[in-house]
Amino acid sequence: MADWKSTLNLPTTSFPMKANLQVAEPQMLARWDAIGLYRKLRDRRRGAPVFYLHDGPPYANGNVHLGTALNKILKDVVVRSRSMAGFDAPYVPGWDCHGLPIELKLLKELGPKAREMSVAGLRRACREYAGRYVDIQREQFKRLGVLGDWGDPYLTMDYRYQAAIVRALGTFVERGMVYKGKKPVHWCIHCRTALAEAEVEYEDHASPSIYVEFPLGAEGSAALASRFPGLEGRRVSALIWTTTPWTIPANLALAFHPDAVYAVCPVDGRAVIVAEALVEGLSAALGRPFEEPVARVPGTAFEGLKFRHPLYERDSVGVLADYVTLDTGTGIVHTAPGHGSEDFQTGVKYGLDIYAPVAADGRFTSDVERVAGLTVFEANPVVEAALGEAGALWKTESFSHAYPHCWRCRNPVIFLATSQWFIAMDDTGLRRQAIAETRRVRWVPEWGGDRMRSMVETRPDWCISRQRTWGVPIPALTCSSCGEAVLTAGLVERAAAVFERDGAEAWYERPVADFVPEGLACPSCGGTAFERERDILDVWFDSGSSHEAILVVHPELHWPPDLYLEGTDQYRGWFQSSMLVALGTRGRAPYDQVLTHGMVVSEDGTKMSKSLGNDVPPDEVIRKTGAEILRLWVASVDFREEVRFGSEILARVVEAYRKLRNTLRILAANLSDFDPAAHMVPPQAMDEVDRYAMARYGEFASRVLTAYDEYDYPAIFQALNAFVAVDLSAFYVDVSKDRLYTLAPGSRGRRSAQTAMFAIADGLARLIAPILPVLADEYWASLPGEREESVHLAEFPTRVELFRDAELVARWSRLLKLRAAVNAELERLRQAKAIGQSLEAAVHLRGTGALADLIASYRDELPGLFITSQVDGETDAPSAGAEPEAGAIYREDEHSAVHIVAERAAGVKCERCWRYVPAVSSDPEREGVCPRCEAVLAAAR
RNA sequence: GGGCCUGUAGCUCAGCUGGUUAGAGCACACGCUUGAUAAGCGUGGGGUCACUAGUUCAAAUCUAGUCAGGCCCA
Repeated sequence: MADWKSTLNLPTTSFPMKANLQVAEPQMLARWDAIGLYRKLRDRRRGAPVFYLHDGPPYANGNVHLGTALNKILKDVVVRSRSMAGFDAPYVPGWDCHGLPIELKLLKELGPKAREMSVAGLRRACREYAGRYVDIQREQFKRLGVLGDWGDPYLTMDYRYQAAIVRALGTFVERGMVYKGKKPVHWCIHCRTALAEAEVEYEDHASPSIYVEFPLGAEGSAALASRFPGLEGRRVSALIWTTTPWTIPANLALAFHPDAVYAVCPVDGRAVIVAEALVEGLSAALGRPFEEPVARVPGTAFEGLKFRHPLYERDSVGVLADYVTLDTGTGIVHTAPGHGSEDFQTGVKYGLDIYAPVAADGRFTSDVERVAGLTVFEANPVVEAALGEAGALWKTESFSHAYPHCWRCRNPVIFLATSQWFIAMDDTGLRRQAIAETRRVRWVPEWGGDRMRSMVETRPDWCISRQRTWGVPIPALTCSSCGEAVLTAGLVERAAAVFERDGAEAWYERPVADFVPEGLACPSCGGTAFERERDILDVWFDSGSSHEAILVVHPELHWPPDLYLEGTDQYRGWFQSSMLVALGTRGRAPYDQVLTHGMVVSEDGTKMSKSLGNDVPPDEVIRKTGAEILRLWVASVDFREEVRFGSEILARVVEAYRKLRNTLRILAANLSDFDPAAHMVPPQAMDEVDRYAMARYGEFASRVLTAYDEYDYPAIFQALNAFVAVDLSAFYVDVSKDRLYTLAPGSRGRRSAQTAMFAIADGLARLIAPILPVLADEYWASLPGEREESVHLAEFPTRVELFRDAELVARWSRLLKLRAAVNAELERLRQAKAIGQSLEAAVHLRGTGALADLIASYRDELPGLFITSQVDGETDAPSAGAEPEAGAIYREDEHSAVHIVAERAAGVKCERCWRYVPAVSSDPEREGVCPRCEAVLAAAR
């Protein structure tokens, strides 16, 4: 038998079926580096409209985790797709380098040595550490395929950046928005230092637990009695519960819940206020019988009433607070604004003094009667005794609970109001402006605007100072004679100039005189001797200045950036700090659009964390399946909500990648002898099936381009899967094989198919490039024709909508439905072992109505369409309703139907094209070949 | 505990302003193929649209509550 196979135009390509991404990806990355892809792209797009995504700086500590990978990949897809849409889309990555986590890490690493180091020395160690992690993360981000200006990123610890931060602060100072005030922080009286939340460890601790009575003043009693007659003539008092007796001397208020109802119950001759819901329990706990209430009073009635402090000659005012709970205590919360976080908020709200008569060593100041000179813990029993003497102590016992301890010395810590720097939210309308800006910015998803607004509306003044080392110093001075804090625009600029040249370490190493502008005098006492401020700026101020600071390093970028893209956790973080800083420096938001993505959760939808042991490091995924798979996963999920990740999800993504890759491969393999410059067939000369494929491609490409514009990547993923699997692989490629393989290489029919396949392959390479940059570029290189050296320098296909042809598609979708019905019949034969492949079948169609016309007009195409050897069609009404003796009826609508009968094809099999024909050649040279193949072979001679 | 968000087949997603038997791709099952072959094709099964009430002639789609989960805050 002759070897007819060698006379076919079988597909061939160097594009491998197996991706081997572990090898291919690093190679491709190296190639992009070698050709200077990022710079080339910038050059290529110079002068085009700009689209600037401003990178939010990840923290320079630890390895990249899945959440960071999701964020960076999304940004890369956005930037690449904008670039391919013709924009000049620069991407300058950044890192957040200052801050507590790095400082703590070093303190732990250095151990006792840290205490001997100078501030500047410790800072240099932090700088070195941060630099190391910048390098590590940079490599990890590059490995993900993220294209950007990796050679020149922005770092918040850059000298120029540090100067820009200080200058940004200066704009607030200049406008009088920065003030010094008090705020309680965790404080270790043993180490005499402020502690951050991360430095506090909660351990069980036995505290004294006391119930204390605060009598209502005469004025208040009268006011209350006028509304609640049952109180007439009674001595009314409020009962509170606390586990920190030492804070009683600093009590300034009693907090009630605005929605709670309080009962006033006679107990031992007086009337006591407690939450109604707690009366019974308290009566038992205190061992005192509470009589039936003489009045029921809503919490709101107590607002502004003056109670009397049980120990000192002063009032304690009634206030309202939502955090008051009704499951423990009395429903009335003792409030000392200088010694509690919530107390502070309430104090600020009601304009109370932030009173904290306790020094850094934890001792009461000398002006506090009874406890002066005692430490707070020593004061506990003294306060209890005094309350007992005053007849205000109802009960005391020991109470065990989780209590904050210093991570270093293990001693219990306290809340202590300390001096801090603030940016005022309301004095100069910052809050109002911010709210107005949230209405102008476009938030994706839309509810982001509401979320942002409600946060801005309720947030307190911005506390911008931290008592730490690794950060940008607040360039303020303290008057040596009167202690007044001084912060002026001149001071700020002076420091900025130094930082710019020598870095912020200079603040700690230079003589203070270097920072004092000529002629500066204390505004309070006129003194001219100063000491430097030791506080640093909140690191959120650092990163919040990035839109400004980046311009110092990259003056080519414009302001404002177009887009911010971060996780939803940044509404309170970076989105807000950036907004506030920008309002200070420029009076508007630093972005026009904010896109947010959800957090990565595990496959069952629960939190992913290292401590739970269900986190997956991205490099593990990269090692196993490649970064392209991770990128395709990112594109496949609806990132606006939390996104799930797990082994099954990953397996599905791998499947999609494989299907895509193989389909791309078969297209390329059929184009191995195709030269677009010479072989393209004009549309009017193309086979209709090829024009149909082009029309479907046009629909697909339009959809994808729209989706890129709308950041709707899951739509792209779904459309891509469907187009590749259904339109191309299962239909177009399958039905085109006969023409491609068996016709003469240069025949019109074959070139027609190749023309369509070439356009589709070329378009697919461009369309997938932002998501799968390695696959796209590898594929790009395997396609024929003149092209850019990288698909990433090219643009998306243009005018794809011109390929669309709704009329053609509608007609063919009818043919495809008919094809599905035929396939069902063929399957019956196959299951009955009557046939194997579909070419062994013949199909008889008896149509009626519109279907009969359709069949008649596509008579010649149908065998190819069905991939059967024979199809005959006749117009004849199929017996309406009655079951046919054989085959099946496919009904398009009530007027048109077709009776389908499939059977084993008659005739003989052509050994070359495998179709069954009436007769094959007996010519010894062409034995077993059908007439059509014979002609092809003859022409090839 | 509060603010915001989410809950459609095993997985990832569609289902517009409420309207016929809820769709797609993948996975799965059963065949076919061996001229895309560590590939390809065909057929098929699979969902009480988280749950419960309600509005409506009609709800996956609107309202309320419950449960489960996420982010931020307390």
